[in-house]
Amino acid sequence: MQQELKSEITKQLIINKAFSLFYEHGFKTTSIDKIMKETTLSKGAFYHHYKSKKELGLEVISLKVEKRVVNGMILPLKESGNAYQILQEVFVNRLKDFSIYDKQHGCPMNNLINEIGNNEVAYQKALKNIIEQWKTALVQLIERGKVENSIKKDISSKATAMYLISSFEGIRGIRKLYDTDVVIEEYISGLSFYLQQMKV
Amino acid sequence: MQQELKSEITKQLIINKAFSLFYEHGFKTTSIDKIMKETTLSKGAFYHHYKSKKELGLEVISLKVEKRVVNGMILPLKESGNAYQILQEVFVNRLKDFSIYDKQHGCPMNNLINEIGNNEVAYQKALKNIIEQWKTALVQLIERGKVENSIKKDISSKATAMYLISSFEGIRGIRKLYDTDVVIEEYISGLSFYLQQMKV
DNA sequence: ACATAAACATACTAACTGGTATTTTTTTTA
DNA sequence: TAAAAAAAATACCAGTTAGTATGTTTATGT
Repeated sequence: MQQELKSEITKQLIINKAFSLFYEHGFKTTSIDKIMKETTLSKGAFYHHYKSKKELGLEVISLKVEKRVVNGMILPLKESGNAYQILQEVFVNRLKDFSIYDKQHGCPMNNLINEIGNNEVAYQKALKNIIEQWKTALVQLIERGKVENSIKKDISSKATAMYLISSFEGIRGIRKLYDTDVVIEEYISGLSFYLQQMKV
Repeated sequence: MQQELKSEITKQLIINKAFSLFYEHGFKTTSIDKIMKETTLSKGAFYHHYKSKKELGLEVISLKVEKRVVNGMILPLKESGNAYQILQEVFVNRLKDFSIYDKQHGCPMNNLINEIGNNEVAYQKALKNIIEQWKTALVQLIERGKVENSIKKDISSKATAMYLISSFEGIRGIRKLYDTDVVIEEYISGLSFYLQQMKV
C-alpha cells in the first residue's frame, strides 16, 4: 500500500515535470532524458511506469492540459448568475489574469494542437475531447442565457461557442509573438463588441 | 551568370521542399537530411547555400509562408468593391476553398507560431511581421468601409481586425482535430453574425 | 587553356533520440 | 525472515540530429 502510493507520487512527479517542459520547449523537443533529469530519477524509472513517450503525452493531455482548461475556462461557466455576464467575465478575466510567462508561452492546449494535432490520432482525440467539453459548456451557458432572457434567442449557441473558442485560442497564439499586451487589449475590445450584439 | 541562376534555382528548390515538409511534419522534426533527400541533392549543397537550419527557416517564413498569407488573405482585401462584402467573402471563401490536405494540416503560419513562436526572437519577428501586414490591410479595408458607408463608424478597426485574425487562426488549428467540416461551418456562422453587426 | 571560385558530393563527428536488457534496491507478503 | 514482486538504476543500442572538413566537379573570368 505504501508502494502503491510511492508509484503514484512518482507518476505525478513525472507528469508535472513533463507538462512544464512540454509547455516551455514543446512536445517534440522535450526528451525523456530531460524530463527524468528534472525528476532526479532515472530513465529506467520512467520506462517502469510508462511504456512510451506517447503514453506519457496522452496522460499529460488528459490530466494536466485538460485540467487547466476545465478549471480556467469551463467550470467558471457553470456557476450561477447572469449568463451574459459570466461569458464576458470568464473570457476577459482569464486573459487578463495570465502571468507574463503564460502570455509568452501561449495556451498549452493550442500549442499541442498545432504542434502534434495532425501527427497521431490518439493525440487528436485527446485534444478534441477537451475542445468538445469546452464547447458543450459554452452551449449550455448560452442556452441558459436565452431562457433567463439575458441572451438573444435567435443566435446559434454552437456557432457562438465555436467562434468564441476559436478567437480565444487564436489570440493566445498570436500573443506569443509580441512583447506587449496591445493585441490582447484589441482582442478584448473586439470580443466585447461581439458579445454586445448577443445581449438582449 | 548561368551559375547565379543555377544557385537561385537550387535555393528555390530547397525552400520549396522545406516548406512542404515543415507544413506536413512540423519544423523541429524535419531534418536537413530529409529536406535534401527530397531535393536529390546532398547535405554539402545545403550548407553551401545556407549557414544553418535557422537561416533556412527564416527564408521559408519570409518567402513561402508570408506569400501564402499575402496571396490568400491580404491582397484580396485591397481589391475595389464594397468593403463589407469583401471582408465577408475573403474570410468565408478562403476557408471553403481549402483542400482537405490544408484543412487537416492547418495554417502553416499558425503552426509555426505555436511550435516555434517563443523559441527564437528571429522567428518571432518574421512571423509577427506577417500578422502586422494582415492587420494593417484589414484596418485599411475597415476604414475604407466606414468612408464608403458600408461599415459602421463607431467600431474600432484595430480591435475588429485583431478579433477576425484571432478567430481565423484559431479555427484553422481546431479543425486539425476533426475529420469533418462541422466546426468550420459553425465558425462561419459565428463569423457572419459578428460581421453583421458592423454592417451599416 | 588556365587559375579561381562557385556548386555540389562524400565522409565524418559529437551529441542526442526513444527504447531495451539487465542489475540493484526497496517494499510486500506469506 | 525468506521469497517474490515492484521500483529504480546502470549500461547499452541503433538511428538520427545539426553541423564540419575535405574532397571533386563545373562554370567563369582572364
